[in-house]
Amino acid sequence: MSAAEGVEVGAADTPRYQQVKAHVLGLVAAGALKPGDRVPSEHELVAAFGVSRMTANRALRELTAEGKLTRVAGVGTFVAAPKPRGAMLELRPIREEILARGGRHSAEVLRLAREEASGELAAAFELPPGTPLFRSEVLHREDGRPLQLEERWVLPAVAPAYLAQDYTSTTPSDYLLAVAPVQEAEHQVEAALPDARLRRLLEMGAAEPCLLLRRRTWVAAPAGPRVASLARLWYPGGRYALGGRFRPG
Amino acid sequence: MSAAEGVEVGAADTPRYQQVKAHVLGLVAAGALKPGDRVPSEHELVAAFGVSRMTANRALRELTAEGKLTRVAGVGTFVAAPKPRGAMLELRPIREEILARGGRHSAEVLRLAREEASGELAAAFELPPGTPLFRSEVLHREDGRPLQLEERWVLPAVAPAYLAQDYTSTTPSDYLLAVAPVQEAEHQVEAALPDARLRRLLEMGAAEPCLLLRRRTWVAAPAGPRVASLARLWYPGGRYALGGRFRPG
DNA sequence: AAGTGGTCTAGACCACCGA
DNA sequence: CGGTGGTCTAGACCACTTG
Repeated sequence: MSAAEGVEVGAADTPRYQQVKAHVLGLVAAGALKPGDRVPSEHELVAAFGVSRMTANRALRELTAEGKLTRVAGVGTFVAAPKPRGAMLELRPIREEILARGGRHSAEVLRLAREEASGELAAAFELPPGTPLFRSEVLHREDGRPLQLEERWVLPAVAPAYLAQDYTSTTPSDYLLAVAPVQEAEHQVEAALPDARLRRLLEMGAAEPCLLLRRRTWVAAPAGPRVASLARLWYPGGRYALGGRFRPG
Repeated sequence: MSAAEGVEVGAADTPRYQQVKAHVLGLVAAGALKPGDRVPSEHELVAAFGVSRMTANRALRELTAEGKLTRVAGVGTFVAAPKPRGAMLELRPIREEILARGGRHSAEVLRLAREEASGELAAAFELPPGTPLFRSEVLHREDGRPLQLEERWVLPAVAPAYLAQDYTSTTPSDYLLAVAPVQEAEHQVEAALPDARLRRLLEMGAAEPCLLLRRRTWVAAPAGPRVASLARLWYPGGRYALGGRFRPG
């Protein structure tokens, strides 16, 4: 029956549609099929594996949903062209990142207050100047060494109890994520020179630059998405690099 | 039959499984179901919509694959909890980015040669020192102003004709993407001070820091993934910020 | 025991494409 | 016309959880 028997890894109890998926992926990985090539039709897979057409269809449909194949009704199924996506950088929350590499995270709350949005801040929040905002300033340390100064402004409506939290045991990010699911986020990374206070807080050398990550997040609201929080995350440039690995396809 | 008739938008010829998906999503969007709540079982959807179980199953299975539901065999299907993913930063190729904002891209090839991998470089490529590599150095300008210095090393095996390309009309990234699909990529962003030559090339001010993006990419190979290219992308810190927007969920 | 999801079948009808 | 994918059905067997 199965033209592929003896080639596939012993199936045992893996679902048939998974076996079919693995077979097709194998053809591509082995170089037998290149982008643009036609892959076996549902009918051919039915004959080769002794499965029903629904099963072959599910295999090819899922591979298509995963972006690995493209299908054209009436024509056939083809190996998808690798997409030239923009590369992605994944940013992990500071606390999680420190703990992941076995470090000890500690935080010092430098400020926790209400303030009125002034010009630039109000513009970033898309609100009229003078609107009250919560503001926090927390210094994060890894094994005692300063690693990030987190300046943050939060819209009171989305986290009314923001100022009442203990940010030495949780982080502002974690708290916000818990109370208000983020709908959208905007990031910006730049290099900047620290002022005297920042250099002292981060225990930086004289001519050392900072990495500055700005972040705005939006939450859902009746009248459309609304800026919920704005953060400026300062890192010592010589001691830190934002990193990430990304697997295309 | 359909308990939902008159509530759903006129179906006409939209597939039944799509109608079922839309119905369930509608329950969540309308607030009738919250994260953790149980959604109608396949059996209930069969009764309500007059579809076969396979169709109801497909609807719920796809919503689960999309991360909107979670299923537990023997128990039920539930509205998924919003996941606290790490934030992502999407990086666009420099040329594409410039063109996207209506700028004019130009490039100057400063170096295009073969060289032998020395210690640090060899380590990054996971190859013995002395292995020959291709090296390019290209200065990218937006409307005549330097925006990025691209230093790049390439494994000759993955792009034998690398040195023969004209990088004023295409970019090294574009060429590499075309000849060797990237399997994996690693990024690192840091802030650094430029040396005299770099400051001159990027036309930077005296105490201005640089944003440095390091990137390594892997391609598939018979003996497993192998480092194909290493790049160091230098940006003037005062004039540039890596940016990105990210939509969770 | 009853309900759930996980999988599978052997048919079926349709629209579309290409020779 | 035959081949392709897109969809759908009415059953089925199974493993699992819950009462």
